[in-house]
Formats: sequence, structure tokens, C-alpha cells
Amino acid sequence: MLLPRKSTPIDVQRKQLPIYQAKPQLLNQLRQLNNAILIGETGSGKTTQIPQYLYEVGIGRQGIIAITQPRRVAAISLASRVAEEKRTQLGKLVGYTVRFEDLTSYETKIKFMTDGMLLREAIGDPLLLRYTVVILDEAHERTVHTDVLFGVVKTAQRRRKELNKIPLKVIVMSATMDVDLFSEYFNKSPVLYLEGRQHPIQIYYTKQPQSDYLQAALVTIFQIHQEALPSQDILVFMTGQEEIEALARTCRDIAKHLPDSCGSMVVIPLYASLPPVQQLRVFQPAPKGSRKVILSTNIAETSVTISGIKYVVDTGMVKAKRFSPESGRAGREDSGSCYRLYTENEFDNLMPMTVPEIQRCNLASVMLQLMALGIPDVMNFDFMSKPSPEAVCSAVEHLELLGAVEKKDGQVVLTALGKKMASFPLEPRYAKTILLSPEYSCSEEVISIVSLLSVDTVLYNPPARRDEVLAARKKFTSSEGDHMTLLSIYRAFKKVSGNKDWCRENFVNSRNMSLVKEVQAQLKEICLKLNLKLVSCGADTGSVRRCLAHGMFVNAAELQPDGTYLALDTHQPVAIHPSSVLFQAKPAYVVFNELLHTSRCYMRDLCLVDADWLLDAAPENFGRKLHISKS
DNA sequence: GAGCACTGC
Repeated sequence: MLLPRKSTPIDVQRKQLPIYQAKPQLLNQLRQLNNAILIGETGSGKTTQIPQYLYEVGIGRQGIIAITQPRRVAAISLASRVAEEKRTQLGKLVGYTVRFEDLTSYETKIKFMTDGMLLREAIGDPLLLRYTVVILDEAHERTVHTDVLFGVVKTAQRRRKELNKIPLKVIVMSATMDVDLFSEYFNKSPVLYLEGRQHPIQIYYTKQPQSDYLQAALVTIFQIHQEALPSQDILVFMTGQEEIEALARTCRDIAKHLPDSCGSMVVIPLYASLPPVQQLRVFQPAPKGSRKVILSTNIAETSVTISGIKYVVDTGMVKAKRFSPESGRAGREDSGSCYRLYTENEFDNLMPMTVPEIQRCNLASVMLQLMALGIPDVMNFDFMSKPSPEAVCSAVEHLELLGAVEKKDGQVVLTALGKKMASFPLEPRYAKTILLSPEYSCSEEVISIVSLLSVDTVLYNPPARRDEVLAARKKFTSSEGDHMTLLSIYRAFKKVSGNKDWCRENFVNSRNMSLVKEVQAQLKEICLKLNLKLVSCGADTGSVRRCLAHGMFVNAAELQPDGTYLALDTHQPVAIHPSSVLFQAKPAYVVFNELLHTSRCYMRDLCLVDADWLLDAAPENFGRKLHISKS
């Protein structure tokens, strides 16, 4: 995502981009090719220019040119930029579509969208007939959505040819890497290389591997601080909140004791859970003569663009314990330097090992989506990087257990229930629970609960104010579990119309609560389309728990005589997470949302249920397994 | 009695 300085006129800026020189040959090639892989670093201008070039010379004029992005902010800001370059109002010729927001019209010919959004659209139109060109950008990130889209566009392309429809041009754009893999997958399609970034970055590696990367970061920061001009800011990539706050304290301490000749330093932490007001501090210029040092998680890699950064210090560490080579944050607006706190050898060796997400994640949603797309043999779907057969099988088994698919003549087919489940942007078991809810006359409540579970967390827990938090939360705590507790918080939130002061007093994250409202509206809309009754059970919370037991029976646990819990499907020992309202209680049976494998195997978000309910939900599954005892 | 990188529909 490149946003050039705004001082020069826009058409002059466009012509200064490295890609401009290559325009004639590029268009020549793209006109003839059905598939192309385009390699170019951030800064080449490929994402903003290629769609315009294609449009300007009339390639793909019969339909829409789609450009997918892994992130919402990128889709939105790129669309704004291109609309500005085309001197049109955003939403006319140039528009964007992301979840909760669709700024397109019948005039829209250049459409930026999240990859997940195009995938959703494909369920209604697997041939993607509205589109003549699909550009899959940031393909090197290998998000699940992009990976599934590879297969979807490839199939659509082939089918359209067979059916004599307008051809679909597919352009895969990547920063680097996996070129052979991309090319091979798309029938050995040609790889076109674009010249790099506008402003050079000098990259420095350490000579020796660093055992203490925090110490190395500290040394590097102060080395730069003593040598560089005070107006040149530093951005340091680190792994997490705790580490960032600790290093911030150390930096401030050391800076205090430096000689006056050194100039002062403003240290600013940046991570996602920081309140928005404090996040905005990174954009404020430091006082004259001071240097800004931003200590950030990888939130600054992609989601936030900070100007004035001249130096990047990359510790190379992320929580997933892999190298993160995305340190292209300097040099966006001017030349810059990047200090990598690892050796060039380490970089070369460890980089390609980044495993695509599709090989690491739970495939239940993906498989359900593929079936909804009408892919005939999902077990053998043409993935660019195939997930293990075990992962595919266990996903299909899970869907079978939920009644979303069934096996017929050795083939896995989608059931009517499964088809409905696929229309929700949710994990299959949540979709199933919503679909069951009218039977229990509690669809309103279940939709609210599922919406609450769809966002990060609506609870704000500052450790320093623990006692206050506990006191405030007591009012809402339900002995029936976390789902019902969340529901009562949500009901109270609605009663005060989302009042900000109420949120602050009750330690409720109002930003995430607003998101809950949006998710809830979307889920209701889908329910209406499926003719699902929206009904409330009022005070009869038992109905809600019955429904949750039915929908979530796969995640059930049973209290043992010794006071511990066993998960009913795997028989593995599990424990109630200390954050649960049921932590002190010992209910005989619970269903839970997820397992957290940390120091122990913790169940998170629990709901108290009756054994009978689980038995009713899946008699053949539980059979004689339960030690029927009432909670 | 825990442990909190980041996306997305």
C-alpha cells in the first residue's frame, strides 16, 4: 500500500512511479495473457496503477476489474487513492466492498475488496460472471481466503471457457517468493517483474546471531539515537505488549541520563489493545529537537502507516515464533535504513519456512464453503499448497457430526442444513446453533450471544483495577455461565443505548460492543433471507442453554468424581479457565466455546447444561457415555 | 488461579 506525498500534482505523481516506464510492454503482455504473475515490491505502484492501466486501454471493459486485499483498511484506502487519481467520487467508477460496507454502484468498474468478500460473493456466483479481471494482490501473504480464491478463480476460468462465457483474466500480485509455485499452479503462467520501490532502503544485518534480541534492540536504538539527526524517527518491531512496555521504561530511563548534546527522545508504545486515543499518539510529531521512537507489535506492519520513519529496527521475532521479514516500513516516503537484528544467513534460511495458513488452521469453515460453492470433490480440491489429508478428514467429520454434510456413494455432499449454515459468516457450529434457535424460541438471544462471541472481547480487564472490575461485573454475573453473563451485559448495554460513560463504569469495551451490533444486524439479515423466525424467550434462559447444548454438543465436558473435567469427545482432561464465571463452581456438565492450550488445557466461555440435553442433541454420539446426573 | 502478536466473512 503506497501513498505518495501529496505535494506534487496527482498525474505527475503517477508518472513518477517506477511502473510507469514499463506501462506499454506490461499492457501488451497483459492483453494477451489469461494468467500472469506480477512480482514487484511495495512502492512499485502496481496495486494502484495496474487496474487503472487496464481500464484506460479497455481491457476487461465488459465487466468489473476486482482487486482483492487481505485487509479492510488496505481495500478502503487503495480505493480512495485510485478514485482520487481518476478524479471521481469514491463509489462511482472506483469503489470498494468490505464487510459491513459497500461503496460501489452500477457504474463501478474498478472494485477493491477483501479476499474474504470475493469468496462470499463466489457462493452466489461461482463463475464470478460480474468480473472480467480478478487481481489477487498480496498473494505472498497466503491468507486462507487468498489460498481458497486461487482455486476458485482457476475453476471459474476453466468453466467459463468451457461454457463459452466472457473469459476471466487472473493476475496474481506478490511482493516476492513462491514465484515458481504460483506460476506452476496457474498453468505455468508467465512471471512479470516490476522495478522496486521509489526510495531505496539500506538493509543492515547483524554479523552474529543475537541471543538476547531485546538487548540488541536497545543497543541499536541508542546507537541510532546518538548518530542520527533528531528529526529522524525510529520504528522498532517487537512481539507483545509486555515486552514493549518494559523496553519503553528502559529507554526512557536511559534517555534521561544521556548528555544534553544527545537530544531528547519520546518513546511511544503501539499495540492493538491500547485505547484508540493512545494509539493516535504515534502520529503526533515529536517536539522540535526530539526523536520519536515507536515500539510496536506488527500492527504497524500493515494496519498503520506512520510518516517520518527513517529507521526500522526489526527484531525478527513474532509470537508465532517465525521470522517476519516485512520490515519495509521505512522508505515509503523517503529513503531509509532497516536494521535487522539477525544475520543474513538466518533470514535466508528461515524465511521460506513460513507455512501457509491453510496448512495450519481448522478447515471446517473452508470445507463447508467449498461445498457451498458447488465444488464436486472437496476432499481433493486443487489447493496450491495442500493441507494434510488428516486435517481435511477431521474437518469433514466435524461437519458430518453437525449434520452439514453426509457421505453418499463415497462422496461427501452438502445437506440442506449445511447449505444454510454456509450462508453465515461464522464457524459452522455457531451457524448451526443459530439455525436451531427458533425451535427453542430464542433466536434473538442466540444471535446476540453468537455476535458477542464473534468479536475479540467486549470485556475490558485492566489488571491494575482488578477489584473495581470484579465489583462492576458482579451485577451481570449469571450462575448459568459465561454466555448468559455476556447476554445480560449486552442487554444492559442496549438499555442505556450504548452510553459511553456506562461502558467506562462497567469496564465494557464500547468499540467492540459497536462491532457486536453490526454483526448482530448482519446475522439477522441472513436469518430473514432464510425465513428464520426471530423470536425472544424473554426471561426463560433455560431455553437458550438448551439451544447452546444442542448446537455445541461437540464441545461438552463432564465433571469427574475427583473434581476434574473430561472432554466428552476426546476424553482429554480439561479445566475451567480462571476467567470464567463458573471458575469456582463445579457444574456436572458444561459446553464450551474453545479450548486454550497453555499451561493446561482450559475451556473458555462455558455454559451450564443438563446431561439430558446433550443426549437429546446427539443420542448416537453420547449413547451410554454419560453418567447421567443433573447439574 | 491466567496471560493477553495480527487479519477476515
